[in-house]
Amino acid sequence: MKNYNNQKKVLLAVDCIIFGFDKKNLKILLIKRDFEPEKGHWSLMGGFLKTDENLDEAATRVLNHLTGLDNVYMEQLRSYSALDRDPVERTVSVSYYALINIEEHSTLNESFSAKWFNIEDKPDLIFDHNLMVKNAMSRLRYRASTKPIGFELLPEKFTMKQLQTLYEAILGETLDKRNFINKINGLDILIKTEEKDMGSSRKGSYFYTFDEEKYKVKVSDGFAFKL
Amino acid sequence: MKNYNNQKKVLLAVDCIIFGFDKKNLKILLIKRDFEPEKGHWSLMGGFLKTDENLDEAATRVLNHLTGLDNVYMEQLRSYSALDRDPVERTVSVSYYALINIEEHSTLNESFSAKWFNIEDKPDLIFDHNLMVKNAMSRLRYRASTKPIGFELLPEKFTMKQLQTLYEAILGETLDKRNFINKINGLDILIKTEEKDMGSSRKGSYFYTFDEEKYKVKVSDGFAFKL
DNA sequence: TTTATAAATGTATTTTTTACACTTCCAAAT
DNA sequence: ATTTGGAAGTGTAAAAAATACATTTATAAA
Repeated sequence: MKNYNNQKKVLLAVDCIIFGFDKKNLKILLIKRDFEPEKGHWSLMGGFLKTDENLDEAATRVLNHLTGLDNVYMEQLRSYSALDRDPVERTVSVSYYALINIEEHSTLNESFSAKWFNIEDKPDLIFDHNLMVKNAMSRLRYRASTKPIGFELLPEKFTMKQLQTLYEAILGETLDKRNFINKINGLDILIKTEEKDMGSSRKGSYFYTFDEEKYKVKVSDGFAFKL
Repeated sequence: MKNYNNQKKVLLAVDCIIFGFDKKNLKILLIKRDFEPEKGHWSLMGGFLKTDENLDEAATRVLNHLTGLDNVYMEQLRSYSALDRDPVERTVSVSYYALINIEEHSTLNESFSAKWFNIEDKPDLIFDHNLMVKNAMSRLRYRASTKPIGFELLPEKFTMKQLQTLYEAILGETLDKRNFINKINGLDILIKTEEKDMGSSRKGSYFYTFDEEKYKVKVSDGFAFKL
């Protein structure tokens, strides 16, 4: 048998839930659809799978096309396959979420009319994209409490306050400052720099960086990140 | 626009990781492939997505075709899309896992030469099916400790010992009997029947059933299953 | 009636999580 | 030079959860 004859093929797309953090709020990057149907409505950035790429590559390409970024943390979520999910044509879509450091992308590709929204102020999205975002949030919450992915959303140097604010935004709950810092310090995977952020207070607060090497060594010794 | 022209379609398949439990071991149901390539090798049960069904329906159909079972617990896992994953033709596959009560399926569809394997004795599988099984195991472990899905693998009535053995098989670790029973009883979602299983000892051990109604009420009151 | 075997049961200890308040530092204002 | 305001930084006691652990009980078979 040279191929699977008589089997029907289907359009396969990827849709990206792009998360960012502006030191205050968890954000999501959306684009304004400029063609019918649903023209003018907000949507996730997406694209079709090409024959010479796998899904990870398609998601990476689509993300790069909008943001210009490479080497972004992405993770596949799941497939959406309701028969009528896309009114134009039967399309199965695989969702991915991306975590990007907002400061890093200089300019968004203008042609998509993209805009960052606070996750709480997200507009209603087309098709099943609202569901995709909801599911992505729940995966992000889980992942953030078992893997040190939060740092993907922060600049290289960050303060404890920023880190706590980020986790509060992801988990959707307020955390006790002392308990949070004690827990983080207990993990022993951050480096305290000499530098201070003088923007937030007279006293200033120390910048930290994530010690990825140390983390990897600890993991290989059986350490499991847990927040 | 009536459809997305110029976009290439792709074959989309589902593959099922079918778990069972025979009161002793966690098992997986595999089929023997009877056509080239890889003829004679073991494989997951799978099938192609049809144009008039979504992925859940495809997975349900495929499972039913092999086992004759309906109303089986299934959960979508993830997509596999490596360009050369299927040597016959480019195919993207979405994996699902199913939890079935082994006693329930009277007869397997003979035409697939299906066989139950202890999960530890699983043979090498075709394509990327080994990876699919590995990922399914890890999802099963997570799910089993946060949702009461273990009962899907057990008969209506089961003993505490059987339940513990099941969880040990899923989690891959031995558990302390008293702590296990205390924890389960603490959840307060089982009904202790009057009946005893006399097969395992002179004394006999009580049968329990899962109180799904009570569980649902508790969940709606904010209760979260956690083992 | 003795014996063998799995079933059933509770508590003390350790670990983890939570709750909670005062002092320090420094720029800006006086 | 001194005061002031505001966020940064820090530790401990109490509560809750997880763990370790050993004896008695019920029954069929010998």
